[in-house]
Amino acid sequence: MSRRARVSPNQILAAAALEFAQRGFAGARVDRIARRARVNKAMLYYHFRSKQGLYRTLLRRTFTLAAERIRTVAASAGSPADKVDRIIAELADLIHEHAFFPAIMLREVAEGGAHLDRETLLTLVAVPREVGGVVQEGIKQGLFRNVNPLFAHITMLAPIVFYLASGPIRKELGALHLTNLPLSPDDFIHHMQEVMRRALAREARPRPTS
Amino acid sequence: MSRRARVSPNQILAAAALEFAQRGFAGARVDRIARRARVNKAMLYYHFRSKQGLYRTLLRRTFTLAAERIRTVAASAGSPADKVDRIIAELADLIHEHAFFPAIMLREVAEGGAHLDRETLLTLVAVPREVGGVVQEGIKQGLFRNVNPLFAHITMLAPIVFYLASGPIRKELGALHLTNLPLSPDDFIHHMQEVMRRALAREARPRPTS
DNA sequence: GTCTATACTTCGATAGAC
DNA sequence: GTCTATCGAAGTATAGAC
Repeated sequence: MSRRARVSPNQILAAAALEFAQRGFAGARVDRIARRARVNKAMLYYHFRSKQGLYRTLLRRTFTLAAERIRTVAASAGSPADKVDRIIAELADLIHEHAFFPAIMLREVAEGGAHLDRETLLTLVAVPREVGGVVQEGIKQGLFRNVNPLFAHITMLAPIVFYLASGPIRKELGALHLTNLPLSPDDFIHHMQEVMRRALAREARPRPTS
Repeated sequence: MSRRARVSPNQILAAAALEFAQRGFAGARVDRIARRARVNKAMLYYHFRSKQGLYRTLLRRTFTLAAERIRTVAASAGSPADKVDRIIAELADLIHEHAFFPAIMLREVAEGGAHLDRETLLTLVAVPREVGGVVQEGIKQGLFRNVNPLFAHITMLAPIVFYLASGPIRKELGALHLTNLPLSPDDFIHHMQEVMRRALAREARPRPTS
């Protein structure tokens, strides 16, 4: 009765995420993706037209998911400061659920978006747009200082991506006794929440009354 | 009289920096590096043993240079807050002089240090060590809050690298009318100096006297 | 040290049977 | 939809003359 389950494109995408994150577009091997997904290579080409087609599909999904989750926070109730806090936590959750996120993002930035078509770029900009919206909301309400929204976005996103992507290299350094013990990702997230509270606050240091 | 100048390995390294930054280790083509350096491909293999040998030589040079420049600032006179300011400016200068820095760093983090041998890793950790030292100095003197030095280092380094590496992709987004005009790198550096002052300050927001 | 020509390998992609 | 076998391009590396 139970026939073998149909091969789902999702299996392939999951395997591709690992491979592309670990090796980048050029370093990724289609054979390895097929093997990890337990699919025949021809099957992979049947579902996605090419290596590039597979890559773009993966990135579109990834960015779309991230943008949706951030949008949900941005559109929710609460003060702008509160939303920034929750956006940071949401990013951490996203990365926790999809460990391949940070490496893919770092690579795409380094690559200058070489493999991205217009549609994929569109899904990509949705994230900074959402975050920027929250920052502007805070400025308008007089709660944040007049900071550039894109700057604020990069200030919060980059360290999180960087720290969580650098887990492997920190682990290797630890193994060679070149550095201290790694700290928990949670600690870093709390750190970034504190940093952003301070970075955005209207007045960080009350001016002396002279 | 004037015979053709001897091919210097430096020409090759400069070309390799561009190629590796743009395409990553796997995506880089030895032919292209040779052509950009105006050297024969065999010449390249004569000076460096292999593609990997060339890559490692480049990274060692890069990290060593960065660590030396940061060390100079860290060892200079001045308050810790002042040094943090100048380290940020120094990083910006380094990147301005060597545009390939950010992409290479992002890629190595994403790669998990896959192409790095022990010696190269040693030169790599020198940078966080120097920055961490300055932060600890500030904490000891009661000028900074008790922040984790590695966290502080990543908080300042990641956005700079990220912003300066994302120039091409922001430019592309601008061309597609998907985003606003790009801002000057200088503005971003000033932004990060302000952010780090706030992030490290002993007391950012005076507690209400209840 | 420098160059040309080429050996050898890997990999993306497809043809064609079922 | 699924699989096996294989083609053809691209790429690292080297042999060997100068």
